[in-house]
Amino acid sequence: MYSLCDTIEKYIIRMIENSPNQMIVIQRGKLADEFDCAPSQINYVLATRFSVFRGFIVESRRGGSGYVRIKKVPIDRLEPIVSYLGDYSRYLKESDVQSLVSWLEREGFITIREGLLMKAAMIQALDKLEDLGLSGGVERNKLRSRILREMLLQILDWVK
Amino acid sequence: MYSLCDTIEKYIIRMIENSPNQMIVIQRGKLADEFDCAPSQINYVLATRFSVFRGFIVESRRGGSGYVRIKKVPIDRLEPIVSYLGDYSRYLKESDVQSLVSWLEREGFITIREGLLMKAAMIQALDKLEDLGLSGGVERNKLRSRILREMLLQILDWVK
DNA sequence: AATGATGAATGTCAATGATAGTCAAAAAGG
DNA sequence: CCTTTTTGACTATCATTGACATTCATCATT
Repeated sequence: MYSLCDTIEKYIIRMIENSPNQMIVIQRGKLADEFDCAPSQINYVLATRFSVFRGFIVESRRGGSGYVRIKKVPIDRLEPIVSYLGDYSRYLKESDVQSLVSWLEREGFITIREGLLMKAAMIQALDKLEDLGLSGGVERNKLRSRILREMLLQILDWVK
Repeated sequence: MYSLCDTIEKYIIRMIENSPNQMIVIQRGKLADEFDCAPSQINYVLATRFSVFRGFIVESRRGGSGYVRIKKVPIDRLEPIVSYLGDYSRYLKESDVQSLVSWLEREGFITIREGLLMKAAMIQALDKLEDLGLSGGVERNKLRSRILREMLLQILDWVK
């Protein structure tokens, strides 16, 4: 029932959990061979499951002795995300919100209830906005970004 | 005589009751095949019989290895507030938000932190929206109302 | 040394297939 | 009639692959 994508995700997560520093270094080609799939499949998994919105940082190097390093973002890295959102041109898709909120929950930044509230404001509430003059998806996604930023600021203030 | 709709509803409900966690995962296409009906029939059953108002949460994923997850959740008797706020023509000022959130806190429906999150989404985040094409105060207040409505829906879900 | 060729990795993107969602119209009940 | 059900055409999303581009280390040549 699981897709290849899901399987690779679980595999990587387990590796990270078993690592001493919540960080692993892999080779894209090798991993693709293990799962007998296209190398770009690995990129897809990384892009969709290990984005910064899900609490991971991915660095890589091409060429000979190339590698991919996947690091779980430590708990004190909330500020970079806030400053990232500080750029008013940023925008977030629904899936970004889902990912980030899940991460915040996992990391203990917010409770399940708070996560539900956040998703209510950023997903359900922005479902049908055509009649308010906010037809474009881009504007909606920007609005989402601003709501998130303000909410994150509240969480940051609380932690301090 | 039972309609197909009813039959599928009973089938799903029985599956949920027999599940350990009041939660099942199905594939829309497979289920439609079992009952030899159009796949969208499943959506109809879910929409009419398994809405949040009936105490169910439905999540899904499209694409390869897609699924539909149906979860039964406890529901509450405070629903009148939802219909009161469900009026889309209603709009709320900042001060309305302030007093309502304070009331929710006093009544123990939400925590201080949750109140901060709500105000962040409905006050701070809606401060400067001119560049998104939402200059009018009326539109802003309507947007505020929708965000509040969705957040209240969440609160109602967890108030037992 | 500096240069350049070569091979070995990773990145990007668009096409394809597999799901699920939406919506309006037809069909069926009451 | 009016409401509910049922269907199908169309849309949206997710997964997977492969062709092609890009980057980097190394080594031979000068």
